[in-house]
Amino acid sequence: MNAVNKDVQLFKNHLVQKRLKLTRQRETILEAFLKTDHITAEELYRKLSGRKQGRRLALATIYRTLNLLCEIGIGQQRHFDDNKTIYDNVLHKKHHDHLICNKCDKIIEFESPAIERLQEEMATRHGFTLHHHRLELYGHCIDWENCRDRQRAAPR
Amino acid sequence: MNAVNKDVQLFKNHLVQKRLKLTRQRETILEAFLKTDHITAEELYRKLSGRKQGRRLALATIYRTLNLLCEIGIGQQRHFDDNKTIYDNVLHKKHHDHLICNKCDKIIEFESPAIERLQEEMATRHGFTLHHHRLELYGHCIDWENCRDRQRAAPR
DNA sequence: TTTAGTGCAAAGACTTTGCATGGCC
DNA sequence: GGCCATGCAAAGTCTTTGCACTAAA
Repeated sequence: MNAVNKDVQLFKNHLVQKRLKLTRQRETILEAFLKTDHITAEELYRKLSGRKQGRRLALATIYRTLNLLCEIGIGQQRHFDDNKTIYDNVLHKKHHDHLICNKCDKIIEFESPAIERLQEEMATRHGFTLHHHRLELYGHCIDWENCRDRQRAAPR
Repeated sequence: MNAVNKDVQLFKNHLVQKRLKLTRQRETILEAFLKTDHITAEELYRKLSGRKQGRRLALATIYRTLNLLCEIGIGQQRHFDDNKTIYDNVLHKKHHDHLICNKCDKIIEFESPAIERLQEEMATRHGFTLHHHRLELYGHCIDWENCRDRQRAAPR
């Protein structure tokens, strides 16, 4: 909770700096976003539309806010095997890669300095200076049969 | 050329097996596809629409044929940072990963058994059985300033 | 002749944009 | 009060699909 409040503060500071406004919608979206590791606009929309409190939130606003978060650096777009854009919460997180279960849609984040080192080496060998990379491992997890709902799993 | 003819033969065999027909359009598309490492439906469409010989080719046909090639295993879909689907020619190629230049859009293919080994290790550690993976390294290449056109580079 | 493929246009999925209205500062 | 953000709907992309017509086998 404390960490989240700090993040909210960070967001507010960014807004002030850029002369943007802190609206009820932005607060709602930010708060929900900070609770996940990664989410799609659609998922966030469904999650926030079902709530009793407060009025409706337009999908367009979700997209706009999510894109704002990306500009600010709190979020980051990703595209896994399908064409949907996944917004990744990268605040206070080190770079990480993903393990994706094809059976239950669970997504696990991991990091491997050893792999990163080899990547740098590979880039250098081809005369490249690296900015970023994406590594996604697809397979199935050992207990996917227990994930009956086949929903994207909750954050670890 | 010889290699390409062999690939065309492979394609024809697949069609016969599946009781599909070899049409002028499919031949045209296959031929063009085999000449590249990776291409989008749109790019292929532009390339084949400009040709004098033969009649027009519908974009839908390109998509259908490209998807057919993927079913057969000659092609493979990928999504890089944007939302466009890139069709990768994987015929007779080992698995490979990509180095992508953000400046000139050049794409270099590489492979690294060392990285793959570490990936397997990572998956095992998280209780996953791996099916496939995607690794993309983004950066800029040493000579991007000479790539004035900023086109996707020709195959190596 | 039969069955599959093509072209075209329409529909679909996902995302962005224009505009009038509403709400922060 | 001024200006930005929102909601809504329309427009935009990229891709797939339905259908009548064409062409392989």
